[in-house]
Amino acid sequence: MQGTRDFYPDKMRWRNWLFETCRRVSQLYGYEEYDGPFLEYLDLYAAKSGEELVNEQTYTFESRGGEKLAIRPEMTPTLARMVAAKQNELRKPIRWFTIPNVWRYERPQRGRKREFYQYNIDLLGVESVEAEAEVLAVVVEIMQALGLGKGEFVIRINNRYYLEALLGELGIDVSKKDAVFREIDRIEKLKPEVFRANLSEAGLTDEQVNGLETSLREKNFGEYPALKTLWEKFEQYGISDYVEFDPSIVRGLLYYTGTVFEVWDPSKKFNRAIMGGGRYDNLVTALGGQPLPAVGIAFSDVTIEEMLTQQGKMPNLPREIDVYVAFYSANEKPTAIKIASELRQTGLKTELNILDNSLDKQLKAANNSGARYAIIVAPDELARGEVNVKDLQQREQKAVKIEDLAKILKG
RNA sequence: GUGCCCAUAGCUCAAUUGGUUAGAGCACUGGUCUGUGGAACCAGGGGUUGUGGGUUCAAGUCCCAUUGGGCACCCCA
Repeated sequence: MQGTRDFYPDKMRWRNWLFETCRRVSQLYGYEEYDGPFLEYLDLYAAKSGEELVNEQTYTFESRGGEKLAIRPEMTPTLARMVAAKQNELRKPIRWFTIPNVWRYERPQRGRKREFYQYNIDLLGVESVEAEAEVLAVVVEIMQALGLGKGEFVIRINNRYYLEALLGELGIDVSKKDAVFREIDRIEKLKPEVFRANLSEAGLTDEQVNGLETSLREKNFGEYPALKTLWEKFEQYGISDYVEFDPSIVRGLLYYTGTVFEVWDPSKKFNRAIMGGGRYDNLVTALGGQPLPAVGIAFSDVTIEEMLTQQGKMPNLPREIDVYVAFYSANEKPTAIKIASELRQTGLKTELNILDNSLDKQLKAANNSGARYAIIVAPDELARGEVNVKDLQQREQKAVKIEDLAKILKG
């Protein structure tokens, strides 16, 4: 089906590697994994996600009972719903992460599918921007663990309140905010004259357009308190090299308040955000909870794969097992089965030859299995209570007592 | 949802521009090697050219539809 993928074992190894890396780093910071249902009531998204996301990109249908349901297009509303439902009994601050599959009805292209896996990390219950700093520190560490270092990704950060203040200083009326934000969000894609023309059309004076353009190009937040504090925290967390202030970052989701951020490939070979996130202090309230400030960020397996591919950083992850058990003839097979069972009991990943083919073929199969060692059960050695152990990398072989086998294989 | 580009063996690509039976490298299988794997040599399997129609004496090649992939919008991870 369009925009979906089959994960054959070769690809599944990569996905597992990615997920395990995300889990490991998240847990290092005390974050706990959660999950929710694949389906939600459509109403959950209707209020607060982006209009286009809900109306045009969400898979919706009616259940047999006539309820309007949606396949989750994102995870944050589910998270907010879950938190609101048990708000009083949850230990705070809430540090959670998840890696759900989500669906969006869009035209697929590079870095964009219809079904994808989305790592989400969220920190709820912290009002100060220290929350932003910690969440981004986790993100930086995940990127590093995936093989991306300094200069290979950049987190671009803005604050919507800062942007609103800027509009205020320029005397731009609040009623024009949405239209102006929209143009600001696209400034990098637009030619300067188009940007200016669009703003004029939105009702800005030439003076306001010039002032806005100058401020956006300056990339300097001055003394704006929330951003100043945030940068101090970046320093303390040691991630200053990975962040940059960019007043043109706005983002489309309606629920963001204050800080917003996106992760980009600095080489721009991949010309879309790899990750996106920000602060959403009102979402839990909107879903019936008590006020609870929150920060979160998400990325998908699809965009990360594209990023790693562009940077030549896709890892080589060959199939790996410990032992391949081969045998000389059908007479030795029962013994081979027994030996394989014993090896598995000791925790060694053991693949047993299950066909009745020649030793020649078996060793070839052993080589292709990814096994470090091959065990060869053969009559002469068996008579002495031994089997041959072949190191498939060193190409060396020696006979060892069967009872010593596991110990020797475990090094 | 709009516009455009692409589709040949498992993979990467050929096919004298509409003309015999669609080829090559790599990969795969078997053999040279009857108690031992990555080399070399030899041989072999594998395709209704994404799918379905149409034009033509003749279609991988031209036309239409459809499916999938990509690019630009839109949006976004």
